[in-house]
Amino acid sequence: MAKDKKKKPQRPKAQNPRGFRDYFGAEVTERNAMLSRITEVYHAYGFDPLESPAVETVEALGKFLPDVDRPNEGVFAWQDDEDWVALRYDLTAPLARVYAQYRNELPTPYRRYSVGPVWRNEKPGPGRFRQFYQCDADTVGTPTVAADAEICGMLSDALEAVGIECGDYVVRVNNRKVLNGVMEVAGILDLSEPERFTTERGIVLRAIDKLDRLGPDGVRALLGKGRKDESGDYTDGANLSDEQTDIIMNFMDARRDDGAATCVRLRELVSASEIGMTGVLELETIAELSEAQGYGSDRILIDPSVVRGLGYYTGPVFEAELTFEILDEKGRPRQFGSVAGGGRYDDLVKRFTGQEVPATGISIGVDRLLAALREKSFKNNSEAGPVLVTVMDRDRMVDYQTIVAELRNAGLRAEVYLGNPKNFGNQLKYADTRNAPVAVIQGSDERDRGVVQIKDLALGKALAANIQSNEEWKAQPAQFEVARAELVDAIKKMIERANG
RNA sequence: GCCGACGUAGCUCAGUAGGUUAGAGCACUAGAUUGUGGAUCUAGGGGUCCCCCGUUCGAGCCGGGGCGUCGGUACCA
Repeated sequence: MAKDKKKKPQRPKAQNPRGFRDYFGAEVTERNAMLSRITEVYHAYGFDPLESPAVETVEALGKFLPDVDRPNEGVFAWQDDEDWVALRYDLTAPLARVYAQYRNELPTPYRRYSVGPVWRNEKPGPGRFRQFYQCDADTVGTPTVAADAEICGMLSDALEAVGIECGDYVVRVNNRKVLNGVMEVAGILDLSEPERFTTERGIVLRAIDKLDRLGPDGVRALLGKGRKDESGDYTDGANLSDEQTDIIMNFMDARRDDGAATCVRLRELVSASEIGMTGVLELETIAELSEAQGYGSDRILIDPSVVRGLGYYTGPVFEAELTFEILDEKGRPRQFGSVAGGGRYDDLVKRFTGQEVPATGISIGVDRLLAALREKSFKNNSEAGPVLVTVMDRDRMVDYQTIVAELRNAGLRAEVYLGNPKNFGNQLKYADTRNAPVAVIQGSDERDRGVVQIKDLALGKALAANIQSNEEWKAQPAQFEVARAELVDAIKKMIERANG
């Protein structure tokens, strides 16, 4: 083909790198509003804000050492002189570093919250990005279960503070020690040989975590021989015997009507295991404390089927789940599922100091929670636009800029039209696309008479709902005239009325 | 990682037994109409038809390979 007819410049593709996305207008303001409500709750519980850099040394992040072959596995890492550094992949590892570094100056227990983006160098999936927000609160330096119970209560408060009502969510609590007890009873945990059966335990953990998605039969398959999914992919199972599988399945099914009854059932299941009994005791304490603070089982629920997939938890684990259903675009019911998770991890700081530092905390999945809120509030993501000051005479920009400055000084969001003012209609079209509530118009005629025209665009739009023909539309100006001096007050009133 | 669908303008998509200069709607820009918003008219800009190799006189279309997007599944500090 004769492609050489005209030499064309190679244009850069206007596209973000895979796994990263852009956030516009309301997406950003809504998220900010949500985060500030959550952090207010954290703050009220006595937690201090902490802002640490987005970049940490790879050494401090742990686990992923600068392997020459694949230094970027999991994280975005690069070499800074001799040292390897990386973007943080969560907010917990930086906390461990900060606590170890400043342990002499920080109070113990140290309670802090942290909000910000984190990065993971992984293949992005549906709804999963390589940059996303986390909103964490952790208590470092105390082993008391009261700290865990407090985190659960605080999570409950935070969810209600952002507008999720009691009954539309539940904080489910379990304890890894109970699970370990069950595995001990099932014969896949031997405390004298902790390394044995690590693979099996990992599979069991992840299998239980998938209960809601795969159902009991799917989990049973994963505990036994393994499972083949619809796409033909095969997942290895833990190869447990039927008896062992039953023990695990009984455990997942141990939930009763209230925390006390569930704990009674758990005692039966793990009575042969010391660590299991310790775990049950902790669960009972959490249930008791929660109850005493007014969080009934409609808010905080002991649920043995919660395990969290991750391996580093050592005690209580929590998960907040939204329970209301949403119909997707095809009318099928869909659940939002987990929006926050956390638990106790007692070994993170040890890497730095050599001392055991128990810690417990929670991480809220900001983007998921935001999506849920948006669905629930009927996607009102049409943010109010600015007041638009139109340009009738292009050599009177000074006048228009004066008006806009007055509006801004009065606390109103406002802008002057900066496009080509030649076609006045285009200015109002622009106001429409900006979702502007009001347009201000002043031509030479109005200027001479010391007045301005105020056009109520929101009202006009509302009136237009019943309008069929273009003539009728034109006949409803939804517009009035005020003295120039009263401009700001008039608009202020209009906007207040519209909001109110 | 594995399975599947898809890849043509900024967006949504047409297209053809392989055949000149690849189209539409929306969006954008500019002019008709010298001061009034949703569907007035006209014109214009904008494309390596995902990339490479092959078949062919000729490939957006056919074949092979690759990359990417989306969905499912696995993994996830």
